[in-house]
Amino acid sequence: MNISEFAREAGVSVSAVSRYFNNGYLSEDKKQKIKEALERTGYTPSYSARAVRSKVTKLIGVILPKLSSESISRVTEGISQVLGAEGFELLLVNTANDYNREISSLELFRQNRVDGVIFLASVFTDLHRSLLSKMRIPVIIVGQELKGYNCVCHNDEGAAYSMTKLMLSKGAKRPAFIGANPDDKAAGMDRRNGFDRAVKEAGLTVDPKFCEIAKFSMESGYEKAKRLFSYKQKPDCVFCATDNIAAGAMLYLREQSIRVPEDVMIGGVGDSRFDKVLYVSLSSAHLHYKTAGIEGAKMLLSEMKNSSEVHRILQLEYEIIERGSTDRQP
Amino acid sequence: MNISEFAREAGVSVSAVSRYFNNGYLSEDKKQKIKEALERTGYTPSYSARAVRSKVTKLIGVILPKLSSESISRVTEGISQVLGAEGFELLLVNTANDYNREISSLELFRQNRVDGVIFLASVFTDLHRSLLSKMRIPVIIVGQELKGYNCVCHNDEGAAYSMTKLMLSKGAKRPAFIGANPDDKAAGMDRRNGFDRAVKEAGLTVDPKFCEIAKFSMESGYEKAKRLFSYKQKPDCVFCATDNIAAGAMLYLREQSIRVPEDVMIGGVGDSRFDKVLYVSLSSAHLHYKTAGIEGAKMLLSEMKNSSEVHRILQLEYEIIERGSTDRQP
DNA sequence: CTACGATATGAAATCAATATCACATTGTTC
DNA sequence: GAACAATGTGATATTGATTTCATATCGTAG
Repeated sequence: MNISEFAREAGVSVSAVSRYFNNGYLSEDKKQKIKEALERTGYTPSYSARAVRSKVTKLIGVILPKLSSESISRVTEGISQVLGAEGFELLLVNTANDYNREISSLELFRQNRVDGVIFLASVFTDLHRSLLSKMRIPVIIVGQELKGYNCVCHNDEGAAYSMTKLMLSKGAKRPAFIGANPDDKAAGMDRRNGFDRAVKEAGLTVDPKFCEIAKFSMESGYEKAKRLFSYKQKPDCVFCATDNIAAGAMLYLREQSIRVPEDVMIGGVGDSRFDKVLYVSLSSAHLHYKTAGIEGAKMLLSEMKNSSEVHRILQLEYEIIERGSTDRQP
Repeated sequence: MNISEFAREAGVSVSAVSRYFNNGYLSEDKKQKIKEALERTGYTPSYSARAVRSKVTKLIGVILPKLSSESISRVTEGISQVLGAEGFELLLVNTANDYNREISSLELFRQNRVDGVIFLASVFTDLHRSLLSKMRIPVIIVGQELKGYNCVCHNDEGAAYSMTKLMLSKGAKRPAFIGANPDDKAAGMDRRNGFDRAVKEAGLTVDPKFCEIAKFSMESGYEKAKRLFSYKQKPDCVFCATDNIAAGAMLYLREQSIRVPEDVMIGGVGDSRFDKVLYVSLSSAHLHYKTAGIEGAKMLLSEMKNSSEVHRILQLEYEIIERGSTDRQP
């Protein structure tokens, strides 16, 4: 059933029906007629047709590298909460860490498919930048900082610094690092820098072979820990860029009967839900993932209301949660 | 830029442009002209306008109770993988376990907003049933079985039965149960029934106070375990309907220095990623969540191609993964 | 009493696409 | 060489909504 058929059924004009759904001038009499016909027929206007004329889709594009990750689903939960309350639906694209799909999603959204975009990026290439600059709808970047764009990010450097400092303050002298791809500025580069700063500040140096780059998985953390503990001289603390990596590392340590925290301390970032139930509970820098989603969504809403030329970068702070894996006397 | 402006730019007719994007009859000559103009102008057709006329949105509605759950995100990952490859986008609605939002999402999708729906339901009310019967587009239900609809579900009863049987076969005599809301047929009712069947088969009975109903969270598992272990006579094995519940229960047991598996065995369902790194690794019935998403998506695709009157119910099997929490001699 | 703004109305134009239709052109079969 | 199918073409109708526009009504200020 379309609007004209419905208008005839309700005994009003097409314009009246349109006004009913769009807060235009309309007499109480007609409002009543339409309301009754609505219940009788179950008519609902077509979103597509509305979008053609009014350019409003009530859809927000969300681009993310994967779904089955606790941090990402927490961010998405926050986004969904705020935008859902405002009557927006989420058009989700899972790029499976494939740059090409990130690019093609941005292309897709550049058309009149969505009213705004939230981009959970991992790595920025020149192609990303060039495409982002061409976007004619508001875009918010969450989890990364990119100059010239609206971003919500975490203090990754600070979180890594504080977590590492905590372990060094308990007397560790041979710090090791299992990090992420440095092309990922937030999780890769910034957390590495935070680790380095804490080490330097403590007057120590890091043996280059004590630095490993892992994938974002437990399995990879396990493998990298195996490498780190294959040397004669072993590390006495390991900073892991994510809790998944840390959990994998701890799995290896348990298998090898290397004691945590007695022989080696472990610190992570993310404060995953499972951290406290690990065989030794994991100390971790809590990042406000859901808040990032909420703030990103709010930023997008405000940007859609009146797009401003000024670009805001909101950096969320962290919280060090100390648990068993660093529980040593200084 | 719209199709007529672009057609003028390319030096062809509007029809030719439309045919270019829709595999109609078109000479190589014009195809070339359009391809060139496409690169020059960056024109892309409007999805909304296309949807008005052709009734195809290339959108699939996905309704889910929450995002930040490992099982759900694994299902969604599978859905996204299959449908993404076929050029569909996912319109995600996170209902936050709110029945009203489930209903309103179905209402929303009943219009011409999406081409098909995948519904990760938890509970079915009469309102659900009545609304589902009115849907004019294909709907696939994942994770639950509902007669008269296309479903992909798990053998929840069997998984619970086998997991419980495993513990009883190791000599447990006082089994306890921490389950989910029985209105949730799959996770609540079926898993309860499987537990009951195993207990009965072993010639045992369950003390009614040894049966608790938890929410789907670690915190709730913790609370219910506290109750279970507050009685003088304590259980010697606990079957938990989900791994989150099991993890919460184990957290309480560790705090109380109740040994797993010596004093009490624990079994879960779901085989969450963190199961093997718990302080005692958790035995669990592995369910094929991602496969469920994949199969659900495939079923939807086939249903969209040619809707059949016959309704299929695909039940996926489980796998018992034995780990430390049940590691006892019979 | 006129002028004016606020409210109310419906016909018709518009949005950006696809579907239909009538009509060429070419190739193949009898 | 006529008949017919397959391929190719563009003008125009159509899709289902919103927006514009011209116009009507009414209360009130001057």
